[in-house]
Amino acid sequence: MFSSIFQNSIPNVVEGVVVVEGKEEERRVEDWGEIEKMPVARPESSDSRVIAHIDMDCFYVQVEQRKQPTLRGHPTAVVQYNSWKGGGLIAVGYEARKYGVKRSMRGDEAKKVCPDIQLVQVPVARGKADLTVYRDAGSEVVSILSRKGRCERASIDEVYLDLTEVAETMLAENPPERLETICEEAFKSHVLGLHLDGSSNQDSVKKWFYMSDADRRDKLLACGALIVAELRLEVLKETEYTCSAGIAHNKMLAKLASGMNKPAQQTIVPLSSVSTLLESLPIKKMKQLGGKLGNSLQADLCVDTVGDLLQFSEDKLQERYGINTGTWLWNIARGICGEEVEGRLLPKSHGSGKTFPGRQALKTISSVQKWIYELCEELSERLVRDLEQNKRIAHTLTLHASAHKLNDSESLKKFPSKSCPLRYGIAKIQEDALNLFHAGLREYIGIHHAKMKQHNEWAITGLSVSASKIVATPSGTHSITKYFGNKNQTSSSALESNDIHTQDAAYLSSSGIGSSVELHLSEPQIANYEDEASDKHDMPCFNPDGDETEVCKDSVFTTKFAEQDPTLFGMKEQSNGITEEISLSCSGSEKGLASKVTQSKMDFLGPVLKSEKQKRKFEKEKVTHSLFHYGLKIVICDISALSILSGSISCLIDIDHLMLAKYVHQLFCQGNSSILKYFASGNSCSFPEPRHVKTFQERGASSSGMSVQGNQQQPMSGTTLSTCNLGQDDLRSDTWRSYKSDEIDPSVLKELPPEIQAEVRASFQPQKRANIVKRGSSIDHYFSPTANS
DNA sequence: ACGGCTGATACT
DNA sequence: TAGTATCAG
Repeated sequence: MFSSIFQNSIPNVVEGVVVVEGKEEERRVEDWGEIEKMPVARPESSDSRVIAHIDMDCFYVQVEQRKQPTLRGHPTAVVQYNSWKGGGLIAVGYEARKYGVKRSMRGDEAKKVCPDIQLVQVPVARGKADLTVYRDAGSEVVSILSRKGRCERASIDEVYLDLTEVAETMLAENPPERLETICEEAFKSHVLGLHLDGSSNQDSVKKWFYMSDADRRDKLLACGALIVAELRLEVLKETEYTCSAGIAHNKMLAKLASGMNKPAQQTIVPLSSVSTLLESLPIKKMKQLGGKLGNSLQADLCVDTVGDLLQFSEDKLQERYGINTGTWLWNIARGICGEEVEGRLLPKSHGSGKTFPGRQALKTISSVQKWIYELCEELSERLVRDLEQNKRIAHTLTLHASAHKLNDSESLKKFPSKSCPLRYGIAKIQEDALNLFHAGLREYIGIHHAKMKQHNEWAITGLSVSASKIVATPSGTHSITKYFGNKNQTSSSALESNDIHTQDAAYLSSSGIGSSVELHLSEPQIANYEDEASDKHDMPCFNPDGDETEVCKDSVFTTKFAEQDPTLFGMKEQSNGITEEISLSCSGSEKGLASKVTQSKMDFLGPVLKSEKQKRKFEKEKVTHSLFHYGLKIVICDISALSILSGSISCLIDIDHLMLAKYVHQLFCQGNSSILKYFASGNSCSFPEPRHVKTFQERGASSSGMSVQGNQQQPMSGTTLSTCNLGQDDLRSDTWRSYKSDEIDPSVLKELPPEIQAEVRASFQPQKRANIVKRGSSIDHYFSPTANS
């Protein structure tokens, strides 16, 4: 048996990993082609990390018990009120578990098993469960746990921590004696594989902690455990919540361990315990193997425990489950998991949904509309909160529905999901979501029987709206501009710093309005994409296929999304505090001008647009969008794109508009909330024709760095993409000289949309503005880079 | 077709 | 890409 190999000498050890030559498995198994989403293997970053997984104990119950302390100590469960059999349990306290109460029992059943049980309802808002209180409670916890190490919010009540560095530091500085209580808590840890030779459990643990001749990796884990114990105590003290934790060398093992001793305990997984732990572990207990993949392993390969997996060679597993999943499985069997702790404290999407099971299924458009509106209201509320609290903006709205066919046709066709650019404001979200539903419905009924439409032979059994592609907007000290200006800057942005790169990429290439072409000029990410060498992404901002999506083919959507309907600038939105669109743009309505610019831009982009296809796509864009239709995105993300164009194609943009754009950008970067809200929309409006066209140089805007070739930054891959870095380079050297507020022609201000106009004007007397982040106390401050000038 | 609701991720 | 699926709790 393989276990004997483990016990003694270890052939090959890589980060908690024992590499063993597996036996070839001869049995034939059917092909594997069903599962779409499969786990993927990642390379290991460090050879002995310290990873913790922290899991709140029956979280919703704890939240309710804190709200209502008389519940403490009593058997308690949280139910989602359904008025059907007492509602469904979604969390069960430990006292109640003793009576055999289980999740996903009905309230009535629970009462039967445990008559004393206290059933607490999930809050209801707009006719549906509202999890806000739990989300907020989760955030409280995250804010504490993120004090140490890199922190990833894995779900509403789970967190991963990468404590490698902290633990190493502690080890190096020889564990300064911590508070007694912490040590005590730490000594309550469970250490897997620890022999209790005679002495009591806690004594053994203590001994293990103090073992001086231990493996360095064990010592690191011990440090990690101390830190986690401390954190858990802090969480308890500050939130009254208890949690359990696992401490191990990777995510998988940490997660496994955190569930082993609950509640309010922690479990350590020393390297030496791994093989024994996994050997007998039922395969379905492993994360990712609880579903179809796990079933297949059992049914097709007779693998019941993780240990059973060891006998299969990597090739064999790859052959059956594909390259990625194959090696992932092979690694898992050996306790290897290279997955990184992400460093993300906020969710990547928000959603609001409801099911309408059985009889409740929605059969009329008006009932569907009603519910979509309710869901959108909640979603919008959460988006606004996210914007205000975290300065993040979501860019995609998606509607999911599930439907039931009443009449005939076994065909259980899926109701298609649809998405579109997200515009802020309740009414807009509602309108767009409803349109998405109609688009989906047409497709749904259209394909099978056109007749169904008349007879309304569908019923909606589930609806949900969600917002995704959420990107952090720049904050005062850490603007995107600065980020581009100095990529090595250690990121200090409040929450999302390490994501900003990729998120910007997504943001910039989001299918908004406005030309995306300019953005390439300053997008360093392009080189990254290039490195990744994904054919499909060789030009992220262009859809290489050049075809419109289904939605866009629909005339309704084309008009709705391709251009802003000025009448939508309505009162409703304003009363909501969310106004739409601004984009500083210079609208080149003159065709001649536009085409001249286009030509120059083509020259400019020549090396960038690699394929003919892309060039055609570019031409197409040129026709559909007026060339100088700059979306707000540019203003937000990269004013330098404008500067480059104007530098190389002088005479296109007058300097006053440029300065104004830059100024607004600065306000944005400062976190001015009114400006932020404008930016929350992909719509656009235009400046009128430039009044007086001047060349850029004329006003001495740039003495250097405007040249097309001046790229001193080494590109990721020194290929045709080097020009892409131009904008960045330009920006880094801060081509913009510093402007004084009085240099901005006040008359240009009038061309801004009224709302933002007021805001910008007001900011000219910043001392009177409470709305602006303190640092930028004067406009001069914005425009004088600390570096030079 | 009652385990509801929410979120992440991989693949195409 | 947008859309589909799977998984988890």
